Amino acid sequence: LFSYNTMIAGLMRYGDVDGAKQVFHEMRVRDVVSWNTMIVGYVHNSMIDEALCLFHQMPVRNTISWNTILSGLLHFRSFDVAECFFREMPAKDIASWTIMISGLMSQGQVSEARELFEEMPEKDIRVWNTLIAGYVENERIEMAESLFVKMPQKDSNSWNELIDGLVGTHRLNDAVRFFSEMVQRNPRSWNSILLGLARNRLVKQAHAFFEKNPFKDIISWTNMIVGYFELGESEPALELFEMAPDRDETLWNATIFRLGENDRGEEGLKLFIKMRAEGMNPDHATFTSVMNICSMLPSLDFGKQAHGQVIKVGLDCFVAVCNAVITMYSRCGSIHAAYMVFSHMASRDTISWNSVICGFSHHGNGMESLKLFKQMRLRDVKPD
RNA sequence: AUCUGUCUGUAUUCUGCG
Repeated sequence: LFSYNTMIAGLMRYGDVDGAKQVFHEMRVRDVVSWNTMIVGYVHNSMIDEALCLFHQMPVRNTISWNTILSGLLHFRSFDVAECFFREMPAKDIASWTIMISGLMSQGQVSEARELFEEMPEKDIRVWNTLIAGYVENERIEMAESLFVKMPQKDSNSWNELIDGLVGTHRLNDAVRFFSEMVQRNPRSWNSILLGLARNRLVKQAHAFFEKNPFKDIISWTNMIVGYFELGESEPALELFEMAPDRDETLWNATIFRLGENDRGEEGLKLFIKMRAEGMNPDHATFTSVMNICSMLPSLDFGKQAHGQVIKVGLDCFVAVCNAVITMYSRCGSIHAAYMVFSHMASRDTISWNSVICGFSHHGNGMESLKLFKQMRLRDVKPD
């Protein structure tokens, strides 16, 4: 039982939902953990319907089952549905409240979240951290600070969240001050400081921290590289890129994109080719960057070729990728190709509409733009 | 590492400021 459950969890984490399902069905006995593991897996793979289906089928449910569904509803359904569910839960623990508070916070309902927090029968350090993170998310850093002072115990997450908030509001001196006072600095603490400095044009200071950082990881490298690029210092950025002990997709993507931003689009495309040669799998962010470069150069040939690859690897299910493809075609002079992509998209967001509308108007076709704008308002898309 | 809650790096449209 234990090893079956472990297998399911592993497969789900890897994204192999079908494999997990198969193992689950092969099991002769299942416990509540098996069921929960499946539900969690479905939620993590954005399959809320399947999660709900299993939830209703399972013979015994515990608080973890309920909490998992609650969190799934918040992420993939409306807040109101989740709230009903929360009210109807037979038993709630601290995690249930925490999930709701986090949901309210991400909706911007800061005072409602606070009320719920005050109503809680008991609290732990994680719900305090959740509240702090919520204030930070909603740019209420002064509230985060006062909570931080008030909370009965703090862990490194509490410190890190506060530091993130200070960084996010550009209070770098305060961020560094808290960082220095911190006892349990972990990789994330260092990276938050690096991010704060490097992305606010203080790359030199960031570099000093980078050198001192005992936990230099790939995120640290990425922060430094992007920081240099943002100052227009491509050379040190590229040197760091070459020196980095590991390169993951994000680092490749960041470097490719930033080369484009620094008017070195051809080199960006070369790097994209190298990325594939080195066996990395370009992802949706890679292709949005590549398309962006092709739009700027412009290079219809490369763009077309990359579009072919997008389709081949199935990344055209990402709205952002298709949006970038639309812009690529339209800036490369093929407004019709752009429109074809737009009209074949399974789902569109505001940016899709904006991209194709702007495309037509840049081509001097104001009539078509207006027509699309009218259509847009007939759909349930809000113009911005 | 058998199951739930907070947490760091990259990307797509337009506009404005630089």
